[in-house]
Amino acid sequence: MLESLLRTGGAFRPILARETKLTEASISRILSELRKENIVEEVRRPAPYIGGPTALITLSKNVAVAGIELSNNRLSVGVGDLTGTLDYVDRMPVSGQLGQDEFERLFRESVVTMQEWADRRGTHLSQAAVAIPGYGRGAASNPIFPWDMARVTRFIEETFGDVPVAVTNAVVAQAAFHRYSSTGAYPVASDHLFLFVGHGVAGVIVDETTPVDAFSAFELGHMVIQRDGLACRCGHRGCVEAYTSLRAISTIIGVPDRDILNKGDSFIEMLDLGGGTREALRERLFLLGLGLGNALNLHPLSSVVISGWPSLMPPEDQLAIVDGLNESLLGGYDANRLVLSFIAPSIGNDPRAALYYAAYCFVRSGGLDPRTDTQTALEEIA
Amino acid sequence: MLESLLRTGGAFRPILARETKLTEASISRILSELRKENIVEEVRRPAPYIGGPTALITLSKNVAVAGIELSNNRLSVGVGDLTGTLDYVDRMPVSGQLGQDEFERLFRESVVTMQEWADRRGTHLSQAAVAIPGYGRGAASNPIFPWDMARVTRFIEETFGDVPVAVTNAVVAQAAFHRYSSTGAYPVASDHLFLFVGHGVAGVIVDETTPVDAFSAFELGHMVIQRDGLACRCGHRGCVEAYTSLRAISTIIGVPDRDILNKGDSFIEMLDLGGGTREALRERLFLLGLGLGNALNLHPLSSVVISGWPSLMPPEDQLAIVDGLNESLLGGYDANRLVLSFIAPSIGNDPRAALYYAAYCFVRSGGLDPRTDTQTALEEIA
DNA sequence: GCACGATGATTACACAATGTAAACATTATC
DNA sequence: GATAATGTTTACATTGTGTAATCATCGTGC
Repeated sequence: MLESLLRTGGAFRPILARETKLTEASISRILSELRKENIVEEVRRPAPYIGGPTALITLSKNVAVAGIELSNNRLSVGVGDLTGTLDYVDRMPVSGQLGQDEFERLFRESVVTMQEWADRRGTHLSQAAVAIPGYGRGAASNPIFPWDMARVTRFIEETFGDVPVAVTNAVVAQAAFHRYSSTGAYPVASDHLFLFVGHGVAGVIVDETTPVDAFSAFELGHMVIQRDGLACRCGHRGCVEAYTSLRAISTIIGVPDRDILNKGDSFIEMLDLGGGTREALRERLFLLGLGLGNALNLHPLSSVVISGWPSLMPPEDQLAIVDGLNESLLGGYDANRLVLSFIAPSIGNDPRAALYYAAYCFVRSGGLDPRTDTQTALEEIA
Repeated sequence: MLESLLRTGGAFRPILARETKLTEASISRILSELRKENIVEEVRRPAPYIGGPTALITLSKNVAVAGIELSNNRLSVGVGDLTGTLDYVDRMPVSGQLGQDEFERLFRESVVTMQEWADRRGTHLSQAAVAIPGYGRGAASNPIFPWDMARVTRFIEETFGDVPVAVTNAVVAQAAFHRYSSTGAYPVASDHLFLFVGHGVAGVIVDETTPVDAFSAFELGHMVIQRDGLACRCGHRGCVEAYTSLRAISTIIGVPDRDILNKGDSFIEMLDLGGGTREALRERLFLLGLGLGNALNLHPLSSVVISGWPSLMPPEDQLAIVDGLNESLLGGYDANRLVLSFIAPSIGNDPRAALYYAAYCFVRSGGLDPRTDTQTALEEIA
């Protein structure tokens, strides 16, 4: 119910009432509760119209949450408040072949450093979130970090001790951040697939009616689209990722994979250097479209938002995705039935997504004391 | 809440209380309501243990629902009660190339005949359900019947007039019937994918926490697994269906597609006739496994139930599916992580699945009068 | 500078759904 | 036929919500 506050980053009461489908009376009661617990604040504002509302409701800056993001390059730790302010950041480089023990050592170290900072400031963490690429349900093996995910989860929870912590897939956090954080400028508002093409190729089905923490990753990267095709790090052949990941295209454009996304606009200029470079990349986009069409056949959606290197490509090249869709999507690509949008990859924003996700989890738990929460979780398991 | 009654086909109160996570007090109150409306009945039974419950709660036989199933071969209409009894059945042969106008004519005729029967018996229909292969969300084109699905839905609703009617995908109805109807003998109890390989290849993710009427079809059939592969009726090439549908294998075993599933046990005997027949079918099962693995990468599940011709194959041949999974499923096939089961295709059971689905929809609406229901539906749309 | 109108915010009250706990009912066994 | 064990119902308290009345706030216009 106060999820919408997090989404909008502050709203007037009538708007809240509409969003939550509650009466203003209920809003009033709930807000007075939340004010007591210092979770929301009211700022006086001149009314936007005659007789209009006077107080803008925002989430409190007194609640501190932590976000930790693991990527191919680094482990980022951040502490901030519910409004998105980042008060503490710590980034440590990590290797792509990070082992589980090494990860645990680094992670514990980072968390301890962060806790010390928090203690010095007298800040109490209300929630933490950890975003890991490829993290998935159950003990399903992670193609990126071949770890025992149950052990990772247990380890993370122990490391945080009393602080409630949520572990999620990096792409889920990223999608939630893009879609629901108040940065605006997100291309679609309805249910859609958010697809990120980076070191892996993963997406999330962003369903407006489902709470963000129920989202689960949509691992498109390891769909086999070419029998006996290129070898993939997962051990199979012909996966989407083997053709379209940063590593796969880095050999085409001759730029180390970790630098590609940083190039931003200069990316396009690089393309025309090599003779068949653009053509080769178009072929890769075609394959991405083919896999995407397959995925959409399984799970029909009318909108897809793509982030990652394909969103840096010139629009005429992005059309190669459409060609791929035309070979797999039932009924072919039809602009009336499917909207394709692109959003620039967010570089150096880590660990904002995890932080946002932590804020979301905190807000969703309703700001109750951790004890109650754990109990609910236990009941769900039982 | 009384969904569980439909699932179990009758239960004692303590069991209901556990299933619905309500107190026995609440159960008591709710049951007294439902008894007033003649939706449930209580039958005296000897207590199963000392001090045990004495009255078995069952759904009333006074509520009549209708189910209509369209398949490649025929249109089946049935009327029955909530306990699964089928009081009226009417089956009409249809052609596989049924046009939309022709369908509407046949459908209207069947419904009128059924209504006349109901009127003669003084039966009032409380709910109807129509199951159509390939029926899907939105106006997504149906690869089996290339109709305007919005128009079909509208037509069906108009034909039934006052009777609330639900239109759904045939495989959804089938999965719900197999899984939740009290026939028992369903191989798994947890979340899983029910996959039916018939004229099409479609599945449903049977999620225990989701209401059956929110299930949506998982169209595996048109995943392209072979670029420039066999032509499929959908217009693309290399779809799973082009390799594994009844039509596809009918050319291998030399039996008309509509007869294959009827063969039952004699199916195996036919296999050894032709020299490479079994080998060819194993190749097809391999491709099914490949596509299935791709689907499970997108949507991880620990259990899959397969129905259709593959479930008639000898177990050693079914292993070809595992070979396919090993080439696409992340981490390969592992019996600890994925349970594959087979269930015999239900032939001649139509329109039991649609009837069950109708019962489900009725029960889910809580037996309220249709007016209230429509309003709720309208609100959900808005 | 002050009354007015429009809207927002709060509060009292009614109502519905549920859990708790106590009272009451049923049945097999001794 | 008393007893023990369990099932069933009822009274009461609690919670969350909507309705509607009341109070508050602000821009406008005289």
